Amino acid sequence: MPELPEVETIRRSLDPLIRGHRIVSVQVLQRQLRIPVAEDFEARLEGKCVRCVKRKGKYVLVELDPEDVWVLHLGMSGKLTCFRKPCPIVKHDHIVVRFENGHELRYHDPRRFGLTLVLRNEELFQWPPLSHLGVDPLSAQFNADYLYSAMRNSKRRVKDLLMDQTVVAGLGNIYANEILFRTGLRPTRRVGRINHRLAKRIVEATPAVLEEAIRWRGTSFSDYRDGEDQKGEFQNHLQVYNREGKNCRVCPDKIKKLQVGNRSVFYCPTCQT
DNA sequence: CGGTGGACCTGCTGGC
DNA sequence: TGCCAGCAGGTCCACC
Repeated sequence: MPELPEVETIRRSLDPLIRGHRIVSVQVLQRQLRIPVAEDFEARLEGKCVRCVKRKGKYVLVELDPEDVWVLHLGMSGKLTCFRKPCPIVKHDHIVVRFENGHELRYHDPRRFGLTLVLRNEELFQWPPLSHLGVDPLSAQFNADYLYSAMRNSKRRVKDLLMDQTVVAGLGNIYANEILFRTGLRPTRRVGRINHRLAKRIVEATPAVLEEAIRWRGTSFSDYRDGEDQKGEFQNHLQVYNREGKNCRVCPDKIKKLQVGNRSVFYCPTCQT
C-alpha cells in the first residue's frame, strides 16, 4: 500500500498528535508480522515520550525520549492511525499504544506484511534494511549523475531499478509507473539504453510526482488512510496506474497494462517509448 | 553477482 | 447465492 507519499502523509499527520506525549501502555494483539514482534517490545515503549516522527524511505521512525527509536514498515496493507479517544478494537488491529493524554495509536494490517521493532539510536542505521536504503528521491543526492551511474552497465528494466530500495528509497509500483509516464519512457526499457539526458528527465519528474501526491495526501484505492484515518485524493490525478483501457490524458491513445515480473505495469504506447 | 519467480497473508472482485 | 481464480500499494529468499 504505502509508498513514500503515503508514508510522508502519515508522518506529517501523526507527528503533531503524539509529539511530546508519554506512552502509558502498549498492547500487542498479534505478534506474527513479517518479523515477529520481539518479547521486550512493549517494555521498551512504555513510559517513554515521543520526540518526533520521522521517515526514511517507506519506514516510519518514531524517536523516543530518553532513547530508542520505534521503527515501523506498513507493508502492503498497514495503517497507522491515531484516535483522539479510545475506540473499539477491530479485526486486524495488531498493536495499540495508549498515551497519557488519552490518544490511542493503532497499527492495523490485514495482510501482515508489515513489521515493527525498537532499536537503540546507535543501532538504527546499522540495521540491514535501513542501512541498505538508497538515497531519498526528494533529496539533492538523487541527481542525474547518481541515477545514470546506477543504470549504466545494468540490464534491468527501468521500472525495476526505480523500485529497488537500495538505489532510491520510497518508490513503489504506483509512483514508478507515474514517473515513467511523465518521463516518456516505457517501464520495460532496459536501463543500459538510457543516456544521461534521459536520466536527468527521470530525476526531474520524480520529485514533481511525489510532491504533487503529497499535496493530495497520497493515493487511496481501498485501505490507505493517513494518521487521522482520512483518505488521500491522488487516485483522482493518476495518469496511468490502474487506468487500463482508459484514455491517455495527453494523446488520443489508450492506457495499456502488462504483467512484468509478477507486477502490473501501466503505460501509454504513444507517449512512452 | 545479477536477475527472476515464488512465497508470505487476507480480502475483494468478477466470472461462472 | 456460492465458489473459485486472480489480483492487490512490498519485501525476501532460493535458484539459475
